[in-house]
Amino acid sequence: MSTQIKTRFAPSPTGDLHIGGLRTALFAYLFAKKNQGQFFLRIEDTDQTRYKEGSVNSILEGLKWAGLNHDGDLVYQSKRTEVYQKYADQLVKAGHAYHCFCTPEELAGMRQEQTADGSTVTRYDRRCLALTPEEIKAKLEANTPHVIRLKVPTGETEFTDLIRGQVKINNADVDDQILLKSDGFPTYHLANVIDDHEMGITHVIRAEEWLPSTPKHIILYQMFGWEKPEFAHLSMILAPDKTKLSKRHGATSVLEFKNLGYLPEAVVNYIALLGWNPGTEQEVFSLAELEKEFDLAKVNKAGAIFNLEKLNWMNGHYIRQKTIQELATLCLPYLEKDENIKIQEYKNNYIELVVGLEQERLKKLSEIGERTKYFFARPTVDSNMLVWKKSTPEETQERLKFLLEFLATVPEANWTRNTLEEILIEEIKKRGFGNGDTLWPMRVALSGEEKSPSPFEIAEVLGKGETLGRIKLAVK
RNA sequence: GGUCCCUUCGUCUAACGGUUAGGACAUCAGGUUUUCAUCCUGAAAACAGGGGUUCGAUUCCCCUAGGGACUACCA
Repeated sequence: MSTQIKTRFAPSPTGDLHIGGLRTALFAYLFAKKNQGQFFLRIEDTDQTRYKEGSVNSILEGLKWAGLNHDGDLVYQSKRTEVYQKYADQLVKAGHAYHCFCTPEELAGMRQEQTADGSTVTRYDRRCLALTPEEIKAKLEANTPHVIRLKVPTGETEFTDLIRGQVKINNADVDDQILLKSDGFPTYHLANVIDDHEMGITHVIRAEEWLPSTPKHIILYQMFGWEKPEFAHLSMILAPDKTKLSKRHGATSVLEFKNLGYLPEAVVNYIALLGWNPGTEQEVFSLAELEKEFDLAKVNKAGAIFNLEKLNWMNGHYIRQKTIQELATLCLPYLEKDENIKIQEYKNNYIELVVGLEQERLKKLSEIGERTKYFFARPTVDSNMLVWKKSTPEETQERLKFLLEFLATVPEANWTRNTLEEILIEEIKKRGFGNGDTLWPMRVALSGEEKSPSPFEIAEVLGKGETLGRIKLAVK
């Protein structure tokens, strides 16, 4: 028989959801979905001092944005302290853990002594393990602050990581980990093992940083007599300088990417490819496709550098896949935010036409305002810019006058990009003008920009009246 | 320092001992074109180093170097 696969994402609420966290969540999610399993979410808020207000919401919002819906209820570790205390006591009674009354100062002193002789390892020296039952009882009755430590057995701990293969660690290198802190809260190690067991997690998929402490967790499973889950440790996402991705490298928070105008499908697709290879040359995957194709065995061991260029390309790709209506809806918040644009004065179908013109140029939604500003206000046109590189000011003025006269004769019914292009090109040819010396000034007159969509497209969206108005201004 | 993990083009990666070492992004050069972008074509670009094993190593083993993680009453 096969048990149902269960994975979880277990962030601690100490800040926004980072891109690395999202990838960990994504892989855990994909592995569950691929195997018709379940994906849970657990908030590891056992450190009161590091708790950051609003971060749970940020995490939830980030996951929701990415489309990673979790099964079951959210689990908060802070609400389960009695459970952890109960299990910790159980370990003490069984002789697998012990009370430690050392103060932080004492521990600091101990470490100083240990390193004084040039030695570099600092490990708890188990001085409290020597306490007699009477001494322990007396201290406990006197309410002496204390912690509970894991009594790491001798020997070695070996396990198979789904990504890295066999990993073996000598228990002598494992410190007597604190399981329960003096404030009564558990440490990560204890709470994590207990919760994963109680939630029935079958596969622990987490970041590489946990690899060295996995023996502690395995020892705990053994001491509780629980079956241990499978482990898969994901390599890190690095910055271009190969150091840990952090604030100074730019955006790292998932919500920041959202605000910058990245599409969730692009971000998800991109980070899925960071460390996982599909085994084919396909690169573009929807979340649904990833759920079908994902394979932990094809996850790379090495850390991957986060390359914004490729994300940008992918974002542009997904932007081009949108319908104009979808894209306009996505862009609207950015246009509304732009204080130079009085967006409420424009109709939806005008906005759609404008946005549609930039679809193939847009890399991020946030660029839309700057790129389309001349559709919402007449641009100031630099008269030097009006002159095509192979033309002269005199010729340019002549061409603009021609455009003004000729376009005035075009009936409204023909005022579409295709028809305008057709008849204008034909007329230019007939008169012996060049495309460049005519069309460049027309485009600049309408947009005020060096780079923009074609003059026909702009003219169509602007309408006949406005187009003629702008050309008239340019002639002057 | 110790323990553990990792190492193919600039970047993400493919290759299950025998390939002109493939693809994508980025770069460069062309094409289309009034500009930009899109699109199309092409180019340049990598097996960290040294030993083995083998008829043959990018691929298997060892060593070195480099990078990273961990080494808290943080997760």
